[in-house]
Amino acid sequence: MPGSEKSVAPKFRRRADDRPDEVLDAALELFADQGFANTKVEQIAKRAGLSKGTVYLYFPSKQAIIEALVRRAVTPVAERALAHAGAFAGDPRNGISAALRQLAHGLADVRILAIPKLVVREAALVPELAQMYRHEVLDRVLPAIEMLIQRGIDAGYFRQVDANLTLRSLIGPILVHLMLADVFDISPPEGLSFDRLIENHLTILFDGLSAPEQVGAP
Amino acid sequence: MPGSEKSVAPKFRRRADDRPDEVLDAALELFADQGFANTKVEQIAKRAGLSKGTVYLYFPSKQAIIEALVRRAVTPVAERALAHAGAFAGDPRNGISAALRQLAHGLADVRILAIPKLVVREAALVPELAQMYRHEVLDRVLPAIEMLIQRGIDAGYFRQVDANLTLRSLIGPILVHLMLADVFDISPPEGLSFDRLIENHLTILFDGLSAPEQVGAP
Amino acid sequence: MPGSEKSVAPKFRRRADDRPDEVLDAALELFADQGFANTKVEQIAKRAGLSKGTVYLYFPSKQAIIEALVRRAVTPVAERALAHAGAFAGDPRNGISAALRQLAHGLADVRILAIPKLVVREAALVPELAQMYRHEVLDRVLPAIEMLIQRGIDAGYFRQVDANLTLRSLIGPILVHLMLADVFDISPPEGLSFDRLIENHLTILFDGLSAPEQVGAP
Amino acid sequence: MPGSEKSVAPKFRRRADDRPDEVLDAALELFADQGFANTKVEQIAKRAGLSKGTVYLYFPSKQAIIEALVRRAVTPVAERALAHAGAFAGDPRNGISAALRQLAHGLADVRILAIPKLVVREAALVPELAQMYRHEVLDRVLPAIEMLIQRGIDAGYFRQVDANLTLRSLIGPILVHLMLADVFDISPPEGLSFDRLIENHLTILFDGLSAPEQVGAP
DNA sequence: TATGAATGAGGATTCATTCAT
DNA sequence: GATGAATGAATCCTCATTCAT
Repeated sequence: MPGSEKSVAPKFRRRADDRPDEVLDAALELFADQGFANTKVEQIAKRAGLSKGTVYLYFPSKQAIIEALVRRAVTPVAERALAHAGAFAGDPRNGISAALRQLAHGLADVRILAIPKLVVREAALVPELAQMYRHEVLDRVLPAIEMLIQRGIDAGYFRQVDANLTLRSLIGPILVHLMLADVFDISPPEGLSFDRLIENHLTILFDGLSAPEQVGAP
Repeated sequence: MPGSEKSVAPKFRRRADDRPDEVLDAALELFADQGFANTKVEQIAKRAGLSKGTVYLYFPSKQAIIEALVRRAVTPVAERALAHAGAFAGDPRNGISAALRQLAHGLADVRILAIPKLVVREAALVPELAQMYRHEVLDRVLPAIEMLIQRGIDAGYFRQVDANLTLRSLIGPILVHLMLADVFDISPPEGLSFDRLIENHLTILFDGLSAPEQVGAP
Repeated sequence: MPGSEKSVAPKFRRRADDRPDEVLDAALELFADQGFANTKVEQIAKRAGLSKGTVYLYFPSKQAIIEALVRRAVTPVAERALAHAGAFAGDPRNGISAALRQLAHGLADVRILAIPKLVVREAALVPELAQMYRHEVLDRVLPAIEMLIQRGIDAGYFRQVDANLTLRSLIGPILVHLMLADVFDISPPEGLSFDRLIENHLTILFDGLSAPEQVGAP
Repeated sequence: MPGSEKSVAPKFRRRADDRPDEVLDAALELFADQGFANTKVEQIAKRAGLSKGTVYLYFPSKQAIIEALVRRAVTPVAERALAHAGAFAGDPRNGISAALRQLAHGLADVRILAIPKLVVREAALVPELAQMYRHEVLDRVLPAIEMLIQRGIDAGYFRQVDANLTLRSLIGPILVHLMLADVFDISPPEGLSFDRLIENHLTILFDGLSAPEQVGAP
C-alpha cells in the first residue's frame, strides 16, 4: 500500500536526500536568468516546490547555495576532460579536434553552460566561485590542452608557436560564439551551429586563413 | 550664458555641466568593481564628490545611470572602428591585423574594457544595455570586419571560409585572454601581453598551426 | 500496567514518565545560561536527549516549559522553609541564623539558584512566573521570617524595629553577594564564601557595626 | 520667521543632534518593560517618533542601542557618587548614611533604576553591558564605600569587620527592597518608602538588632 | 510514542528614492 | 541648485509549531 501510494502521488514527500539537489537545480535556473543578487530565496524555494524555511534546512545562506551550485557542477568536469586529452598519441590535431568538439558540445547544454556564465558574472561579488572554478576546472583542463599543443610542436607537427597563447586562439572562438548568441542575441545567418563553427575554426587553425597559393598584394 | 555664470562665481565648485559625467565616471568604476546591484547610490555620490541627493538631480534613477553610462561610451566607438575597417584597400590581412591590434589596445584600457564587461554582466538584468551595445557597437563593428574578410575571400587572398564564423576565430582569443586574466587571474607565464598574443594569433590565423612541410598523419 | 510495558521493552530508552522532568532539567540550564528568548526548543530537546517534536508531546509550548519549570521547583520549597521557621521557640536569633544559613546554602546550589534568577529575569515577559514564585515561595517564606523577627521584638530580644523592613536588612546581603558574583563577576578577595558572608552579616545584624564602647560624635 | 515656526510646530524636524538621545529614551522604556529580545526596532522608532530606517541612521544595530543606552547612563554616575564618598572626614557613619540615602534616592528614579535592571537582565546575552557597568559604576563606587568602612574600622569607630563583606550588608537591603517591589509587587504595608527603609536599616546597621541590654537566652 | 522535515509568520537590516531646508 | 535626513518597501534569515510517518 505505501508503495502504491508513493508511485501514485508522492505529494507529501519526505525525501531529505533529494532536496539539496532540487534546490540547486532551481537556484541555477534563477541565478542564470536574473543573477544572484536579484534572485530571492523565496523564488528558489517556490521553484523547488518548497517553502522558504526548508531551503535553510539544507543551506545555511543564499551564498552557500551558489557555492554549492558551482561545486557540484565543477567536480565531475575535470575527469571527463582530462580523459580525452591524454588519449591521443599520434597526430595531436586529432586530440585537439576532439577536445574542441567536446568542449563545444558540453557548452551547448544550457545546464552546463549556466555554470561558467554564473561564475563569470558573480566572480567580483563572490571570489570563491572564481577560485573554485579555476582550481577544479581551468587549472586541470587548460594545462592538458596546452600540453597537447606543446607535444605537437615538439613532435614537429606544429609550428614553433607559444603553446600557452595558442591555447587562447583555440578556445576563444567558442566563447565568442556563445557570448554573442547568449548576451547579444547575435547568431550566424544559418543559425547557432557549433559544428559548423568548429569545422570552420579548425580549418583556419590548422591550415591558416591565407589561400594555399598566395595571391600577392597588388 | 554658462560662461557668464562661470565668471560670476567660479569659486571652487566644478561646473555643473560636468557633473553628470563625473557621476558616470564614478559609477563606472564602482559598477565594474562590484556589480550594479552591489553598488549603492551613495558610494557613487561620494566618489563623484557630491551628495546622494544631487545624483538624483541629474539621473532619475540608479538604472538610468548605468544606461547613460553605456550610452555615453558606446556612441563614439562606432566611428573610430569603422574608419579603420574601410581604409585598407589591398591585402585585407593588413586591415585585419590593424583592426585586431586596435581592438586589443582599446580593451587594454580599463576604462574602455569596463563597459563591455558591465554590459555582459548586467545584460540579463537590464536588457536595454545589451540592446544598446549591440545596436551601437556590435552591429556596426562586426559587419565591417566580416566584410573585410569576405572581401579577402572574394579577392582570392583567403580560402573559402565562412566569413561570419571566421569573425569569431578572429576576435575570440582576445576575449578569452581578457576573461582568463580578469575573472580567473590566469595570465601567460610571461605576463599579460596583448602584443604577443596578437602576433601569435595572427601567425596561426593567416598561416595555420600546422608546420609548413606537413608531417603526414600515421 | 506501566510495569508490564517496561518489562516488555526496557531496551535503552528511559521511562517515558521521566521525560518531562528531563526536559525541564535541560531547559533550566539553558534558560539560566542564555535567557528564555535566546534558547531554542531544539536545544532543549537535544540536551534532554530527544527530538524537537517529542518536547511538544509533553509541553504545549515553549512558554509552558518555563512555567512548569518554576512550578516544579517552587512547590517543595515552601514546606522546607516553613519547617525551620517555626521550630525555634526561645531566642529568635538562633532561628534567624539558621534560616539565613539555610537560605545561603540553598542558593549556593546552582540548580536552586537558577530558578529565582530565571524568574527575575523573565518576570516582565511572563508575569505568571513572578506570580507563581511569589505565591508559592515568597508569600510563605517571607512572612514566616518576619514573624520570627516580630516575635523577637515582642519578647524583648530585639529593639523596636519594623519587622517588615528588617526582613530586607536580613536577606539583602545574600542577594547582593550573589548578584555581584553572578552578573558582574565581583567576589571578595578571599573568594565567594557564603559562610564568611553570613557570619560577618550576623555580627553586624545582631550587634551593630559601631564599636562596643562608642566613640562619641564630635 | 523660521524661529517662530520652530516654536509653533516643529513638526518637520531636522535635528540630527537630538535624535540619538530620543532613540535611547524610547529604547530604555521599552527594554525595561519588555526586555531586549522582545522589543522590536520598529517599536523603538515609533515611540521616538521616527521610522524604522531612521533609527539605523544613528545606530548600526539593535545591540548598539542597548550598549549606547548603558554607556550614556553610566558615565555621569561615577563622579556624583565619588564626590560624596570622600567628603566626610570625621565619623564615617555620616558618610555612609549619606551614601546610602543618595543611592536609594537615585534608584527611586525609574529612569535611573532602569539601567541596572536592564544590565542585570541582559548581562548573560550581552556581556559587554555587565562589563561596562562594572567598569564605569561598580568598580568606582563600591571601592569608595568599602574604603569608607575601612576607614571607620581603622579609626576605631567600627568593629573589626570585613569591609568588603560589610559592603554587602550595607547595600543589600536596598536591592531587595527594590526587587521585591519591582518584580514581585511586594511592598511593606505602609508603602514603598525608601526613607523608612533606610532609617530602619541604619539603626540595625550601626547599633545592631539586639536590644541594648541583652536579654539572655533561656 | 517518537521523529524531524516542513512551514511561514516575524523581525533585523538595507538602500533607492523623496523632500524640507 | 545642493544637501542629507527621513522613509518604508524589500529581503534575508530564524524558529516555534505542526504533522505525516
